[in-house]
Amino acid sequence: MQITDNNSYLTIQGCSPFSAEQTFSCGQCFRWTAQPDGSWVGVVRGRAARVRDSGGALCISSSRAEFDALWSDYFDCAADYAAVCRSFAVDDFTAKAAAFGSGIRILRQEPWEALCTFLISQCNNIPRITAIVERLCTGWGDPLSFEGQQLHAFPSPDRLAALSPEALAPLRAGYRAPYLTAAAQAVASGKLSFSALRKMSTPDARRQIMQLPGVGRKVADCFLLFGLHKLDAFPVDTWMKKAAVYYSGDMQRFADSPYAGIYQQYFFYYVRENCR
DNA sequence: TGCCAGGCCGAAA
DNA sequence: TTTCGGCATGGC
Repeated sequence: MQITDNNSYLTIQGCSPFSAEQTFSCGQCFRWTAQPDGSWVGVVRGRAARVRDSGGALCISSSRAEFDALWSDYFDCAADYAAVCRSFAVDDFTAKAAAFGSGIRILRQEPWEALCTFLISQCNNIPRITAIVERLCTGWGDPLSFEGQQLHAFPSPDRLAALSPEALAPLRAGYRAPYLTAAAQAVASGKLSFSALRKMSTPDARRQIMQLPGVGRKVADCFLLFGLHKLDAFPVDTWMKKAAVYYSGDMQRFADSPYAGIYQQYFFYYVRENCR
């Protein structure tokens, strides 16, 4: 990984190919906003940044110290996604899917944020998920200033645990609001520990997180993959079933891979964009 | 107006 | 074990 610094704008070579558009809009996260100039602005762990891609390299408005402490981990810069992508392309369909989504990196998101966003995601669509998450952050997240605009951090479990589902009515999240409250109370009370889940095997962590109301297999696996970076979690959901319609190969082959989660994201993104 | 959106839950068969 | 209706909300 090679880093060049131009006036606190870092260019990261070596974790390529990186596509901001693919990484932020492939359905794994909901807090990056496309800007008119082609860059993306987002808030992670209470820190904001502007990101763009240039020739397959990741470019980010950050100090070197902040990059080392936060962004390098968040973008999973040490991992070789190009190799994973190559290993996925075993036939015509998977080759197309891999080529189409080759700029995706699986972000190391905050587990709490990932849990909430995928609780909200159930039986929902991406624009509306994004809008609900935005209202959640604007309503209860700590404000922060970035390039003259006011942004908001993701609200803490403690903050949400103190709210009733009725107080969350402005979210317009419908029946999902009580799920958020229950998850917040589980985390705030210490009954649910993300650090403990990290140490567990994927099946054990899945069983544990599915104890929460509103967390079924699909939400659980998205949480494991995007929140805990357990890459072998493989959400068997309607989108995967839809992908299976187009891909007649052996899905189990990919589900059993240590990179199953990355593979499912290639499937998901490709099918969503090309197989309507 | 009806259907669908990266589901989950509980009841019934 | 599988199937099915209900659950809020909003866009098309």
